[in-house]
Amino acid sequence: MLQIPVTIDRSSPVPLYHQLYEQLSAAIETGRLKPGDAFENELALADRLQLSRPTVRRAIAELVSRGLLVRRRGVGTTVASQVIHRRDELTSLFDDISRRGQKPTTEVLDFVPDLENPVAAEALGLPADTPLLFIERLRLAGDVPTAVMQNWIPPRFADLTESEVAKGSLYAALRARGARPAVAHQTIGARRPSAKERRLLALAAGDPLLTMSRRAYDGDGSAVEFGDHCYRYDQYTFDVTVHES
Amino acid sequence: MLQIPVTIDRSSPVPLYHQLYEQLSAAIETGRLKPGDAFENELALADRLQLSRPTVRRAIAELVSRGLLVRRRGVGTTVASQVIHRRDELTSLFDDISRRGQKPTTEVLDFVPDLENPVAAEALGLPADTPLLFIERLRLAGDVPTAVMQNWIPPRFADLTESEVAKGSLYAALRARGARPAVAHQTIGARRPSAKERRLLALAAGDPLLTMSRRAYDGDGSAVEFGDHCYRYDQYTFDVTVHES
DNA sequence: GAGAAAAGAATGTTCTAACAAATGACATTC
DNA sequence: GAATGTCATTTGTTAGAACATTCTTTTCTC
Repeated sequence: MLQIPVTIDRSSPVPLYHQLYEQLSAAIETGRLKPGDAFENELALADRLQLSRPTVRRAIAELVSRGLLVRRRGVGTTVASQVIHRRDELTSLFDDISRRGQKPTTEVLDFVPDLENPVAAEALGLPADTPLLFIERLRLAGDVPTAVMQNWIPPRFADLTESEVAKGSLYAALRARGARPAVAHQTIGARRPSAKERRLLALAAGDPLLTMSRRAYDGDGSAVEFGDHCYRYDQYTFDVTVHES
Repeated sequence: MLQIPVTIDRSSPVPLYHQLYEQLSAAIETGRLKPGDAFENELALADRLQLSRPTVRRAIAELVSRGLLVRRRGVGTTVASQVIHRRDELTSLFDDISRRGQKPTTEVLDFVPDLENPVAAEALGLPADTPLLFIERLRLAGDVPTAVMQNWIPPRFADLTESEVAKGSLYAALRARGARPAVAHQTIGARRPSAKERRLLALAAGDPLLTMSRRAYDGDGSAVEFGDHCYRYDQYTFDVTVHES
């Protein structure tokens, strides 16, 4: 039974259970604790760190809900298999390309303030005649065209500039304006490309298109963005991790 | 301030916090409580139902984590915007078709016990030479061919029968054998169909294919299934809800 | 020796009890 | 009238305790 060293700072404004969670989480993700290892039990941990059982329990519960630990009543707690770890995140194509070590470039094809689009407005939970900021961009990874992205942005971000959008991630710009995207509903599908899309993405005849439409919202439910994206099928796939329970 | 009627059965084996969660959850999802409505506060709820505050708190915490409620310190708890609700679930195509009100039919194209497939075995975390059960099926929604599904199943489910697989959901059969799929990693993409796929799915020339490969695992990390599925692009899309935080 | 019963260990549920921190409303002061 | 301060309300954090449930291990009995 490996005892992970943990230091608790009671004068910190960070809740004790969160301090504990972070240090245990790090111990697992750095491999200090390996999948299958038995985990120190609640009582022992509470006693060793001079914390109450509910506090320790809460930290462990967080680790379990994140998929890092598995609890079995009567048996004990063990570090979950590697394949369980990992979780969905709200990422953008910009981040995805960067992470692959390629250099993302953006070409702004269209930038229209105050465009009405009933479908997009409704998806964002706004009145159908709300004027939205419309952006259409072509994304390249290095020299390879990867995606055509159309986005509709609600009025509260209307001060976005074209150069800002050309420079980097749309989400970075929205976050800089106080948006805190918390939930996104994505619909992923495939279809035949239009002539324009075929040209922009340099598709051969018969090549399919991978599509994703996304509605993103803040924690309080206010709309952040509606997007309609098309990807080259040989340049992009979606990884989704689904949890039961 | 609307008081939701709740009945708590203390003799039930169902935990009190879960009884409470279910009834409150139902009140929100049936629209009895509407988005933006103020929610009865913890103390009042605890007092009214003769429950302790931690118990009430746990039920509310569950509702918050499911996105049905929003809590703000010093202010109170309110019912979250509609768009936040819903969460990822581990579903199968069989369930999806049923839910749309269509009748799913299955045609077993291939059923091979003890087939070696290093790629599938490795994805399942098994030795490359592990003999796997291979199943290939054509799924129809009513009369319309919808998907071609290839699945590789680990040896512990080797007693699956062809008729069982033909009858219903593969997941139902696996669950009946004690599998409790908890996590699945899915990769969604698009590609051009092969000649065989074009024929099976009655695709026109140039029609694209929506693809999904999935690795599913039990709560303890043991492999449940590796699948490689192809869908008619006009019959199916993937809905994914992504959460930040 | 095999099976049943008991003991032990671990997590699961529930309660009572304080105190802390954030917020909004109201009152006070300048 | 505007800024400031106070207070009640509400959620957030932490503690300590008791008992229930489940699974493993050991012991006892036949």
